[in-house]
Amino acid sequence: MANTKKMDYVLLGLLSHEPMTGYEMKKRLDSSLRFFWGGSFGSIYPTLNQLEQEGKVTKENASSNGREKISYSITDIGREALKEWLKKPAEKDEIRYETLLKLFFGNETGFEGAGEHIERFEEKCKDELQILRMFEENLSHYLEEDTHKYYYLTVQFGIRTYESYLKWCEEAKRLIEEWKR
Amino acid sequence: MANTKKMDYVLLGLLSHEPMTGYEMKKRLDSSLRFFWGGSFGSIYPTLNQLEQEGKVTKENASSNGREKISYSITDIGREALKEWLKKPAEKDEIRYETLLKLFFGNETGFEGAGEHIERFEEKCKDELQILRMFEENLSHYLEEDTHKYYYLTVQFGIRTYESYLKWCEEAKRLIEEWKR
DNA sequence: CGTATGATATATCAGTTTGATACATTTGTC
DNA sequence: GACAAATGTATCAAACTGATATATCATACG
Repeated sequence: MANTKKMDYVLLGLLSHEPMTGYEMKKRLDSSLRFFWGGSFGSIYPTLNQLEQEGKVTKENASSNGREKISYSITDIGREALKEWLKKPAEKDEIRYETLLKLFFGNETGFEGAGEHIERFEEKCKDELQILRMFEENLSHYLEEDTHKYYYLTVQFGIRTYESYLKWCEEAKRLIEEWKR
Repeated sequence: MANTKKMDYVLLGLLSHEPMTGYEMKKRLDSSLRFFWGGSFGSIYPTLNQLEQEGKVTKENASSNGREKISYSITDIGREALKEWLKKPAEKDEIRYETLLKLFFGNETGFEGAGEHIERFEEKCKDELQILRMFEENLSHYLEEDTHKYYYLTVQFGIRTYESYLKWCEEAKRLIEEWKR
């Protein structure tokens, strides 16, 4: 199988911004990248060790007192590998929405159940949208920096997307009410 | 770990509509469900065997002549399990867009590269939107049937989503042009 | 009539990722 | 001083993907 492993490039990408620990990478995945990509410790730490073996990152012991802490930095080899991957077309863009799955099979539980799923989804979207608008507000002050421009584009993507989800929720709820009668 | 396996319910859901083969299930995943869920043979066939062991589906030999063919049907136990799962709130809704990942790390390759990724994404979205509009058109003739109503809602979701993606593409391209200067 | 291509159909496997868990220390707060 | 929350690394079973293997049937083309 061709190299389909994505975690390599996610971590190299994060390290292309600045050196950091595995724990910090997880935090980035859970904040800045959360709207379009995820990742767990179970793949972060093993991948970092593999990247070091390949000479794409270097470790540096950054322990303070008793707490173990390892700071990773990207090497020239790592940056080259990242750039090559970035130049290639994206292979896969996919969504995996359990809400839609449950909606699709909604016939088993009826309009009532479907409506509840949509309302829960709506609440979640509102929350996410609020977070994204905060990101947008914060970012708008630092748009001179190039790195932030790319970040800004992805935030805009998220905002547009969630706004359209909310519109769909309205429409779907209206249709369901109509069908109930 | 709590039961996080989703394939069970995807297959039970498909069989709740009508009996079919594993191959047919794959086709449904690649057509009707493609916009919000996926699945591969590597998880379909083993899961079907497991579901049979659990008494949630029954096998029926439907071979014609030399070609092996197994038709699966959902049992009462299976339908009960499906209903219970459908009643529970959706656990996870996520997108995984390699395009956005490459865009986020765009600083390494610059505005030129970022623009190319967006344009490729735009083309893909236009294609998908066209397929979805075909689905919408076809479905609109059969909306009396309840099963189709739920399907229709997911198609509407897809259409709204891709339309907003295309709007974002326009905006992103405009911003990039502005930043280039 | 032969043959090439694509669709139908089941099955397995290595590689990738998740979600859970374990363990230990540091920081903040009441 | 005690307790909770955050920081930090690490591993593992279970789930899933993408590739591959194998075989038959339908069809179109010369």
